[in-house]
Amino acid sequence: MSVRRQKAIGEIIQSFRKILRTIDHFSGELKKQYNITGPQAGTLKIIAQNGPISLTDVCGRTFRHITTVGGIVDRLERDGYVIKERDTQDRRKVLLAATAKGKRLASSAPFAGPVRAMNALERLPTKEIVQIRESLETLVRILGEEMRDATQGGGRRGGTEGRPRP
Amino acid sequence: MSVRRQKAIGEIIQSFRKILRTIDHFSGELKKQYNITGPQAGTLKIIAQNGPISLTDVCGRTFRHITTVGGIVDRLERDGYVIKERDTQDRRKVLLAATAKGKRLASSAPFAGPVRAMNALERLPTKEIVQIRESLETLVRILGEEMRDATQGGGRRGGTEGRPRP
DNA sequence: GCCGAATACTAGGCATACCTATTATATGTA
DNA sequence: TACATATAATAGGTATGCCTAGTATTCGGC
Repeated sequence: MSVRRQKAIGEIIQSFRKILRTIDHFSGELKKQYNITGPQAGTLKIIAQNGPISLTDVCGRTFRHITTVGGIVDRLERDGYVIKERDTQDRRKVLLAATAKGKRLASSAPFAGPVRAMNALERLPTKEIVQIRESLETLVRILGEEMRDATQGGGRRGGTEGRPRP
Repeated sequence: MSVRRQKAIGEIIQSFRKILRTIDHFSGELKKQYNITGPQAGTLKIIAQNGPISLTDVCGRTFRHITTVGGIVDRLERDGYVIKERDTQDRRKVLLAATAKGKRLASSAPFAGPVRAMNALERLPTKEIVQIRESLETLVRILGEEMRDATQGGGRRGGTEGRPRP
């Protein structure tokens, strides 16, 4: 493996870290003006837009563990953006809904890191966007295989790939 | 903005999340066999390879905040992989060195998420690696601008861009 | 040498994130 | 119906990660 190649790969990994941190922890404007974090904003938006929705369903729309989403939702509830209510049909479920305050916040744009990221991506030509997406999908697949190969051996509760899927 | 375009961008962001999680929190083999996390493994390797090294210098090799690295190092010390010692030249500094146990662990490969990620990236043709790297660098730059535009207003202690640079 | 600025690190706090384990409820089957 | 299984959510624990503040030490200018 050439040094050039190795260096390029290292830089790719660093770029990933920087990009995700930037997207996820974008909180300047957001935190100052609304006192809400990026993940909270994204989660609130999902809840506001998808009416009464269960935690598992919210979880299915993010790539986070259900307990992580649970924590985010707890803080949204604590701050008065979301209310919880037991589902009368299936009493295991807790239905989440945005309060008036939450809806107001969810509809006030510009909002959330991913939106900012989209604005940034917007500036790239479509051809490059498609190229990046394809490359990343390849990476996701290959990384997934690599990790699975390395992690094999742990039953990991059932057949799911270790990630929550509703 | 076309729907196709929007969808592609959303998928890119999801890919970022998946990839970084996979890289950073790769811990199957690592955690089971060595009882050490990915970030700890990477940090230990830096310390083991770069002799007595200050926290700031370790920090400069990762893209993490200095307090984050401090925490990781504390746990490495707690678990007997690293020892701290005041620099006699500059008594503000704390020099970090790997213990025998730490060195043993640091040299035992295969090791750490980034290494795994490299293995995965290895499978891609060089042309594609270069392409991805260039695309990501563009993204990093554009995202940085976008965020800076949105976050302007906070003096943010001095002229550094809010990120620790040794 | 003295004093202010800069630097290296530490302390405490909070959010994110994931894991294991547990509880409550629903569902499928004997 | 009874019981095992599956599902939804919660509780508790730990690590990562960043921030603000504070302390100790060094450095630069006077």
